[in-house]
Amino acid sequence: MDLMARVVRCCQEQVAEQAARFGVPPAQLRCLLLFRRRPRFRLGEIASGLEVTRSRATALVEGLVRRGLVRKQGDPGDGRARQVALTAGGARLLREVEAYLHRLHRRLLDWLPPEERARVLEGLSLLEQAMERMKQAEDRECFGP
Amino acid sequence: MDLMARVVRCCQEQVAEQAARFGVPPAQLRCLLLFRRRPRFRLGEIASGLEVTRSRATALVEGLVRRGLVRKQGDPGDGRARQVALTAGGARLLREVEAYLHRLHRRLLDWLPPEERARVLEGLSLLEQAMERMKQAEDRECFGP
DNA sequence: CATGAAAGTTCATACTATTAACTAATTATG
DNA sequence: CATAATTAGTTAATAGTATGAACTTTCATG
Repeated sequence: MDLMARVVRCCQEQVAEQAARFGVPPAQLRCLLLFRRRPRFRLGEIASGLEVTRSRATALVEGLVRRGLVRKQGDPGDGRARQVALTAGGARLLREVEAYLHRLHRRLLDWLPPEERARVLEGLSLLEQAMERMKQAEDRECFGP
Repeated sequence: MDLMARVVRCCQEQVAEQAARFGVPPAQLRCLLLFRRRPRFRLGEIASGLEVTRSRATALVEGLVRRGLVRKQGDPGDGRARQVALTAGGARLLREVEAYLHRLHRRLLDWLPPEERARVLEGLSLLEQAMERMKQAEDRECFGP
């Protein structure tokens, strides 16, 4: 499926361009985008949200802390846990990134034939579902009874 | 475009699974797949084919050499250049990988509704073209007159 | 209360990719 | 033809990405 590989590559290039534009490495940017949902997460929630290890999440958050985009605090309900909260600077950058992504999305749609836009999105959705289902089937094969 | 990100992530997971299955790191596997076209390349051709630097191609080829999948030779026509050729073991593994990818592709299609298969592929193709055209338009913006 | 599990951190490791500097070979130029 | 410029590949340094193991502290459970 070389077509898929090419689409993936385009996306990766886009991500790299964003990282350069905002001066935040790709994975840290992805981490920052988690805060679209909420301004505060536990470190472990970040790890699950990004589907990486807690060890990796620690490093990513550290990177954001160093850039002043988030800060770390204790968790009142659990002495082991850390809360990670957006700073004002982080919230500002996040808004910028969101606006940029929104514009990018619109621009991409503009490059598609108008009659085909819904079709393409639908096709992508079907593809994602197919892939997820295939993955689940494989997981079941490996660990089935 | 969270849908796109999810599709990309599925692909990346699939690539990681393949790497584990064949015991070759993802980038080296990608390099090996270049040899589908020809059994022999110059190192610089590998770099362009993969769209990485010559320095990176050197390391990737070194990895394949260490696994006995390719070997390096001089180039009769140019004293600076190196030829990289598939070994018998490399050819064997390549055939395995190809067969596996072929099966994977078929399986993915099986998970799509039959009436939608052509549509999904067409949509992907349109998307790729849109992305490439958008990228070229941006490149022109940066370096235009 | 003792024991097992969980949260986050640190360190080591492997992979991915780039740049800069370098040497040797080839090509371009006057 | 001699010299300058360019090219091919290599090496080392660097930054980013992710995992696993070991560890300490805190929480959950019987």
